[in-house]
Amino acid sequence: MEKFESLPAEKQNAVLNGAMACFAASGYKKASASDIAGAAGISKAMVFHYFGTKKALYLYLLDYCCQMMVGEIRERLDPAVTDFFDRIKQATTIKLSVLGKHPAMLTFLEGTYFETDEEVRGAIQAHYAKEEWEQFRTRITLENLDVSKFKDTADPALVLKLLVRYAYGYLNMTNGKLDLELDSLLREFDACMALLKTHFYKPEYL
Amino acid sequence: MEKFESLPAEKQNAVLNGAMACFAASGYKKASASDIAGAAGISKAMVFHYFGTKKALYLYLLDYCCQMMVGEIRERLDPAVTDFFDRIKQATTIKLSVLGKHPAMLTFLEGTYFETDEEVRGAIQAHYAKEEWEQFRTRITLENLDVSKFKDTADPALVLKLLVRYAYGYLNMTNGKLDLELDSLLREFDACMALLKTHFYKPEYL
DNA sequence: TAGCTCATCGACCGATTCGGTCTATTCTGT
DNA sequence: ACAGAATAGACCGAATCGGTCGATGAGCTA
Repeated sequence: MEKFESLPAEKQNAVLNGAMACFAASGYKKASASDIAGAAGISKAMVFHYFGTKKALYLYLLDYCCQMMVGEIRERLDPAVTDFFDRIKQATTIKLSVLGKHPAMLTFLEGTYFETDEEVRGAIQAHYAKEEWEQFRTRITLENLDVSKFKDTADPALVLKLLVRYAYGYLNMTNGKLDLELDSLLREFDACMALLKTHFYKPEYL
Repeated sequence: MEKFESLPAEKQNAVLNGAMACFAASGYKKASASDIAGAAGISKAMVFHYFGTKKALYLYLLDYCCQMMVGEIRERLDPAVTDFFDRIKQATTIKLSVLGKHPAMLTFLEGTYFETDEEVRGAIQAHYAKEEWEQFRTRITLENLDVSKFKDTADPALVLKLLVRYAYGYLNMTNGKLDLELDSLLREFDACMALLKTHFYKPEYL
């Protein structure tokens, strides 16, 4: 892999993004080396020159994405924040900024969870078994949130469902066109959180 | 196609759903006849016995899905309903009930919009060019909604974005596991709409 | 300039899978 | 018992698969 990692960063990014997009769209087996090469803007031979095998590329991607996600969350998600909306906003901001550099990363990672091809399934499971991921999960988990600020008429559990699904739709509906609208998207999200806070929190907490 | 349509309804459904799932997951080119046969629980030869070619199957599916969606919307969506939440609720209820019979239909239809394979792209575009779809679009369009009931602090345009994205997440997060939870899902949606109405509408409209 | 290294790509390899066919067998109605 | 349809598995040539290799050429050292 040293071959690949000594490439200019820009080219590395193109390869990573192309490969992620292909694997995300088609899964491990159906994403062919030619597809990936085409999407990455290089020749098929280079794919194997850099990574040796398709499996090695896939697992390299998996590791890269996990490291990036864990790193971002570790340094940017503050577990001291117990406010409902601020927590969701933090998590979503992180994801969105990651998507800025790697538009297909979340889709790719989601795909690894459900990948069934036996050539990589074992390695994927082994990868996710690391204890690192336990920390990750508990960090981003939406438990122990401060629920006392809600009006009596607003069931926090229901609001949580609403928020989680809004965030999902927010991230996935815009997956293709987030190139330059990233700022306006973030502003929309902020406005939405503010709107909900205003109407769901007791007046004394505003 | 008479061969296929004279099958018992249950078997027809299995074939339709298997094929939709494959095309939705992999796109036209990468969804192979063997995949489809496997997902549908029949042999590959039967796929061609029923439909002749893969292209014919794809276009048959497209037509089937469009007809079903248009039919459902025509008979169940009431354009006289101008209330914001009721309108979204109607549209989502329809989609959800369709997903009950054909879990992959929405994903498949979404895929047809973005299909690029030249073997089917032309026929897809021709299909969507029918004027029928103009009616469809205007029916489900979220214009001319009654916006006067909102509190001054709740921007209807923003609430609309929130709702559309919640609905998207709601439909897509649950795509896999809607077998038996359909009722509880619908109840969650109702509760969510009620929650938003309660807090966003002026008191005199509750 | 000569010579060396190595990134890069188009052509190529055997193996697999493709869309689609054909044949042999089982079912069904009579 | 028999005709005709339903069905599956073997099969077809062609395409594509993951992966390799040889030729090319750009960049370096001397």
